[in-house]
Amino acid sequence: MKVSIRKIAELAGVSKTTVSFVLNNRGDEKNISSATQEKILAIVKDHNYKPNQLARSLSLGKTNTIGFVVPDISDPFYGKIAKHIDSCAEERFFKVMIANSHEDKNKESELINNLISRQIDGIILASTQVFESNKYKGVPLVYFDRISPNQKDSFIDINNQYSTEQITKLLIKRGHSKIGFISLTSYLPNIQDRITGYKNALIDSGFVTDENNIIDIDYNNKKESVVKALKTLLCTNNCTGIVFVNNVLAAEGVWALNTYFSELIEKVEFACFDNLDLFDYSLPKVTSVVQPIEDIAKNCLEMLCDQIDNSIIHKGKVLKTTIIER
Amino acid sequence: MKVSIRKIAELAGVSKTTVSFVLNNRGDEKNISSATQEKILAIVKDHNYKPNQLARSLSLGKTNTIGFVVPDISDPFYGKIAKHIDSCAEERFFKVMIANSHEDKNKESELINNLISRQIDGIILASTQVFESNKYKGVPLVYFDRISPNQKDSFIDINNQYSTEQITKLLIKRGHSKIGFISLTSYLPNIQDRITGYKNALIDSGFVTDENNIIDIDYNNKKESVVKALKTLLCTNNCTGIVFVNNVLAAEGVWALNTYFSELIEKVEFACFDNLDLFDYSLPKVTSVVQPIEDIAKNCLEMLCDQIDNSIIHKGKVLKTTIIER
DNA sequence: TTGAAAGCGCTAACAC
DNA sequence: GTGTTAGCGCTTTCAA
Repeated sequence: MKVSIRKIAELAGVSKTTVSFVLNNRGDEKNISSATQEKILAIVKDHNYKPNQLARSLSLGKTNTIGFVVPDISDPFYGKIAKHIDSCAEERFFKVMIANSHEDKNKESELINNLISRQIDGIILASTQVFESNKYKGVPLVYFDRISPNQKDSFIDINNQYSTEQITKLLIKRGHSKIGFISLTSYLPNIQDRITGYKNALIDSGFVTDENNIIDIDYNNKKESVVKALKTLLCTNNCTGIVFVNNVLAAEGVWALNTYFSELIEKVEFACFDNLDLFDYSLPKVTSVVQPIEDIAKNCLEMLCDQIDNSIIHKGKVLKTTIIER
Repeated sequence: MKVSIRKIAELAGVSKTTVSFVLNNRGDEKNISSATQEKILAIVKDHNYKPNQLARSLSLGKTNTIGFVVPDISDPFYGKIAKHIDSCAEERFFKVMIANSHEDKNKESELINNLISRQIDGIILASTQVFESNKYKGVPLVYFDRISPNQKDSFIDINNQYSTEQITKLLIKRGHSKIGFISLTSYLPNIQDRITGYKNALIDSGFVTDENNIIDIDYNNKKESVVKALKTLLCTNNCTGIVFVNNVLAAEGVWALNTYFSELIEKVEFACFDNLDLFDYSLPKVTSVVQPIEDIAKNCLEMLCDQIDNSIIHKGKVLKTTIIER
């Protein structure tokens, strides 16, 4: 039923070769008469013929497709990165295949192997398994967001530690001397770096760090867990500034403060990693770190293309965040 | 460099056929000795051999891949649908290729043609061009979210009109007699249906509809535009209830009210289409319509698979929303 | 200017 | 039980 290049060739009374040349814009280069070219193109259009990319890729050994593997595509952060990767890829005539690991290490391997067996040209990966070295030797690969502490392969990172240090210092500058940190039970290096940044800010400013002021949240039970943490930090430990390890927890914090500790709203200030529009019109004030999403996407793709096209393997690059002070 | 099935066959001292059968779990069926099977599998593992899916698909005429085309993958709504589609697809051994049309009609066609030329087995589409009939005859296709009013192909929809009618009536029940509608300049049928729902609610309750109470927002200038609309509706037209055509505009409304009309917060109530977590802890109260995201995803995939596997083309299905009253 | 033919890696009907 | 071979649809070298 479906038309193939052979059929087009037959109809045009030429060989497959000729059709192939014309279709790949090499007609002139190959000195194919414009009459023949036009005839072929007309027939192609007439039959709405679309070359089979599978066959083409098989023959060329190139799919012009890259894989984009993330823990959760419904997370707006990854969604936005995906969107920009897609835009950048388009300019370079690449298609993007997005794969969702659902934060599952085994699923991630499976997905990557699948992408590889589909002959994708490269991979951009936010990995769930940051402590394993690259198991996929031979495939161009760029890591982002979840970077192993001693990453040996290409990556695009941001300075988690420094940024968190900055927002903590902003709270200090505003007069807060007791500052708590609401964190996650997580092995992820970016989370660990944020904790370090918080601590460094305190130490740098001549305060002592107190482990009682750092509370891990049970992510499966965020809401209650944040309320409890705030109660400890604000009521028992007398903190007036709170740094949250991410925006989701900070949003919970805003809710908890309004719901259970509204008498403290004027006294307390928040800071957190990653912004949310909601912070524009919420009390208490939430100062936040903004990741350069577009830049991250752009750099990932550039680095990957350098590997694919020129076999140049850059080491890694750390991008700058910005801070919205509120 | 890369190992192929031929190489495996050579190493095992058998033919490609035998290897192929073993790899596709048809070894027993084909009565291949377990000794041979084990030997082959060992070599495969040893060389970390992964069959080239391109060649496989070319040969089989099936890619086990479906395309998922949306206007904006960074929109959490589409992100969540994508995630669930992906989960459902996995159970059926399908991979999903996500494509972003960036709300561009031409780009959308291009993407779909590309997917087709990559021989994907079917497409799930939220289209930017709802008024054109299916141009992609022959390819299994299911529409969602953006449905043409006289859609002839498979689709999964929700009842935009009825849901909006319900939330409007909730505001009426709470004692609001003057209710405004903040909408979008959009040709999209789902938007038009929401407007109709709002009007029906008023008429049903014995009120007259007043076109002055329906204001279109300039989406490129949301913030200011919403402030202006609220000013007209609340201050000039004396509305106390406002229905927003979607959650993004409602969020802007919450911000605007808090920022410019805070004296009205106690008197005014909002309702909108699509929920946001923020509405849990914002004032004024925002009653919202929740789309059954998981169900939408599940139904899209089931319908598509029925087309792919059994050539059964269901017409369309309208799913039920729920309402969060606040 | 154009075409024949080999090859990309895999499947499967058919033969032995 | 296993192998031969044609074929999936395209690219590209080499020959004419």
